[in-house]
Amino acid sequence: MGRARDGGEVRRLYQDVADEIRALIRAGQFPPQTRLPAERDLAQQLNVSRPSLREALIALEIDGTVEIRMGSGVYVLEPTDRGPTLTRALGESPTELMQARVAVEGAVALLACARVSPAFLDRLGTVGTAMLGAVEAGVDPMAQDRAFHMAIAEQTGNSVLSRIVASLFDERYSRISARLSSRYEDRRSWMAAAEEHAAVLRALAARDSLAAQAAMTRHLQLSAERWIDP
Amino acid sequence: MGRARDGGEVRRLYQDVADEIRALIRAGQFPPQTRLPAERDLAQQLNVSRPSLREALIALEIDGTVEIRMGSGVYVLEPTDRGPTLTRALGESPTELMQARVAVEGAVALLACARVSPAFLDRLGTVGTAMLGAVEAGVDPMAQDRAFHMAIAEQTGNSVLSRIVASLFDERYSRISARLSSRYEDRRSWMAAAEEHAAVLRALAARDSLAAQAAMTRHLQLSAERWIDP
DNA sequence: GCTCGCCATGTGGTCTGGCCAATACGACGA
DNA sequence: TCGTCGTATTGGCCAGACCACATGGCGAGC
Repeated sequence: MGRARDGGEVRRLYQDVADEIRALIRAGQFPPQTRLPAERDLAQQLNVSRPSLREALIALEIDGTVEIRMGSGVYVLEPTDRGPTLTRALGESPTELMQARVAVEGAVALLACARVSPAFLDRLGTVGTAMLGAVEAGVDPMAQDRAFHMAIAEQTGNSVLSRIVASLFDERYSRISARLSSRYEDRRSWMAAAEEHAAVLRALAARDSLAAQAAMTRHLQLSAERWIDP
Repeated sequence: MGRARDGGEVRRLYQDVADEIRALIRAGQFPPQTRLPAERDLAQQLNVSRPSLREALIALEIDGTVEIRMGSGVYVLEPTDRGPTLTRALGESPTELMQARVAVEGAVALLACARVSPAFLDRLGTVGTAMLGAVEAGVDPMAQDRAFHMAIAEQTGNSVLSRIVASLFDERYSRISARLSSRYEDRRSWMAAAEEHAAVLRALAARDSLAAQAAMTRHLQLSAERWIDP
């Protein structure tokens, strides 16, 4: 079949199809929670073969737009499903990594809250200031970002959790930085991250463990959207 | 064709293939910058069809592991370390290990609950029965215990979390088993563990994510007391 | 001898059509 | 009324084929 591939586009078909489906979802044609047409029907509707449609669905599955349930159907997920109930999503590495961080560091924030001390809050505040300074100076604030997360992990007093948090952080950075390091004007992204850090700090200072967990998961979910999605 | 799907995995084939290729790359079989075999050859080598191999390559392309050049080939990206496999560290006490498991697997149970399927519940039930059988037969039920926790971790669809759960479990067992495996009155302990597993299963079957999390954390806390404290 | 353009070959891109396995749901019987 | 079983529907996977694009070698032309 093939679709109207005008001029010199080199994009692959599955990318076009994935974009098309995203557009349909955004346009409200397939609201969240609903099931979209069967693969065979949807492929016909979009004028592509089922394999190409499947490749597009896998891409959508990886970025969390859609959930595929074997034998049941393909379901639209909430774009930014929020709440203490962590979002479900599957897929491969970057998304999985960030989802794992959401799960682990949420619990870590909960534990750390029980051991908050003035010195600890002080340290977090210092790290936050340093991070803002780095952003202002146009320097990569990754080191301060890492220090923030590690400080909280270490405050749990559990070296196993510290190790996991460190490992997940480093893994993410090593995988994503190569792709995105060229676009260094992400100043706004870093500012947003710093503000979310501040929210975590406020919750910890208030000794509100649930709020701390929520703030941390929110921060990491937003981070995932910033770094992975667009 | 199909591949040797051992214990009854429910993950999709493309995910397994993608992991396999990642492993080959990590193992140095396909160094960065090099081209990996043609799709047709690689599919044959991995014992899958070309469409499935293509789905895996798309996943790898999305997460930045690989670059696909039309008409040329598939190339390995990213010379830097891929996935520092959170291996052990020293100075970690068994108590810390179990606390980390409480935090991580509690969150994992929460996530898994959103993806409960009849087949999954069935599998968990089978594992539970096998565990009871092993206890009755006087055999070490560790394998069934591990299978139970891994099944839940894998149900999240997140291979990063699966990896963490697996490594924490193995680490615990390797440290503790030597000391305690001799004592044979552990039968009561294992029976208690099996009952706690059943409680987790019930919560999952009821799709009650908070109850599942609570049951899992309770199980691991009681496990810690059984194996470490007394 | 050097350069340029053509084309054979290999590679990914896509399609058709099929069968299998898991799920969902309604009809049926206890 | 409730559980059980069959069947329609759905996704999962495969085999083979053809097309479009990149590449590199080879020969014609300079």
